[in-house]
Amino acid sequence: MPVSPNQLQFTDSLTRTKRPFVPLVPDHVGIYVCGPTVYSDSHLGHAKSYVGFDVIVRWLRFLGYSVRYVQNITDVGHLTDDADEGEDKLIKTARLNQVHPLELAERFTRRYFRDMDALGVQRPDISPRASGHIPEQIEIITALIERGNAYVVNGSVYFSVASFPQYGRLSGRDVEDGEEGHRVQVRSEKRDARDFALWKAAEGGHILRWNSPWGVGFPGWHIECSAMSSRYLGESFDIHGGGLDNQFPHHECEIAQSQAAGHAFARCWLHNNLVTVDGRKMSRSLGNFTTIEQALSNNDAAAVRLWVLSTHYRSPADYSASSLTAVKGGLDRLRTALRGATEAAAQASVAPAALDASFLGEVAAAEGAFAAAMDDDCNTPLALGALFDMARVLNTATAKGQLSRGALEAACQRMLALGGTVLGVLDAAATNAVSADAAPYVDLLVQARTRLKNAKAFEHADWLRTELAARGVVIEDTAAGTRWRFSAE
RNA sequence: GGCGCCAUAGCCAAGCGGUUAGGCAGCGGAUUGCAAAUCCGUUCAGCCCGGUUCGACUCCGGGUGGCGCCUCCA
Repeated sequence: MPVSPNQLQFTDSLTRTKRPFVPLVPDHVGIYVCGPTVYSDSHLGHAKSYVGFDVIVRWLRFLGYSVRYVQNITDVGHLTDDADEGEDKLIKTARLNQVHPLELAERFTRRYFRDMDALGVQRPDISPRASGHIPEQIEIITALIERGNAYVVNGSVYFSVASFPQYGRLSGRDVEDGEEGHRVQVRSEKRDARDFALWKAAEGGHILRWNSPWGVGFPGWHIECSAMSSRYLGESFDIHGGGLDNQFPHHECEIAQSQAAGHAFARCWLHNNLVTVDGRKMSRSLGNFTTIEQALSNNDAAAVRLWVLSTHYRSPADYSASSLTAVKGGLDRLRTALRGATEAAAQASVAPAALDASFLGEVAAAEGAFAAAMDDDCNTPLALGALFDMARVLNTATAKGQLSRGALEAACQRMLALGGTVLGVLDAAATNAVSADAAPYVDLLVQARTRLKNAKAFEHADWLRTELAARGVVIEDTAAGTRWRFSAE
């Protein structure tokens, strides 16, 4: 049962406007997001992109939509430099590692999912591989040739940009006639410098190759997304997402191919902004990246998610160790509030209390603010503000201790729904994963400290507390006794 | 060179033509054996120059600075 489906708005890159989201089929959403080219490890840039779309999908589902989320895996056709002249990225890397290209692809596909799982990114419903959809790609290319939008040269097929006047609309560039005074014209078999490859004839030693009506070869990079999106979502579907750096040429080419082939294609385009380091784009080619594996080796996954969601998906996020540290304090705050209220609920009376109504009213207000923020182009930074408001409401209520169990439990459930189900930064345990192994030993040390404290041996008790703090264990003496927790990592 | 985006307090980051964003950090108070956590209070804003307006951080114009795309990249 949708909460407020009519309020949901997205900023559509194609029209450059924010407008209400209206799905093609009521209560159903088809979304396609450009996935990774699997030739190396994923980094924080991928984390921002896929956590961002993860939360968009989670929000759609939270609103009650039935979502089909398709995200491709690119394992063929992605060339190293010029879109039509370079070497296939996978083949190149595989050659250097002396493995089969698809062996390399399989390895990094698994690592990609491993990293995304660790980040709490819910898997797409369908993860189609480009190499597994060659017939679908050939089908579209054939149609484009028949319609006069593509031509064959020496066993390769190129899309004729001149045949598609709308080319350039998405990326907002005027490509009427070649004003490429600066670009050095590479010797090419293309009729027009703007044309791009749909199919490339395979050279002698090319490992990834398939038969086609035009000879042995392999598909171009862009065509996979046109083929696989229509296969699983239909010729027209609701949302197409991807990184801002794919807006041109990749998405521009997708539109040209699909629409020239007669497909209505994506109704709304969402573009995720980039992660920067010292103001510069984080990328594989610049080498200034932190892999997700590295980031998670010394940071809580929830902290990385919270870091991502602290910036709007359309804004760039500058990465630094200190920016991540600052987020951890906030994560601790959210966890403390949820944990405190959960504990308070367990001890509260079952009978309704006088303050319940106003308390639940404040919770509902925060929840409403959260929903309004998410409905407004998935504004997670603003939504987080509402979640922090809710944390304060819970903290205040917990301190007063004059609420019924039912009211407190309801509030905890709401906070878990928003912070957990939607954002994926909170869970019922409200702590981090490493606690399970160390817990018995920390318990013992905390009990030892309590005995010292009871014996008024404060110097020794404080020493123990300090030493535990240095190891990430925070001790809190409360009226109900001493408790402890791990600070966010 | 072309196209586009952004400039908010010590740091990060939102909304909004007039009403506290929020988080982290700092300061004061309550609380505590001392802390921690929490609550209350509080310091610190809107790159520069014009314009519109009763009123602009918010709209418009012009600067300046930064970034992205125009090869590959989420």
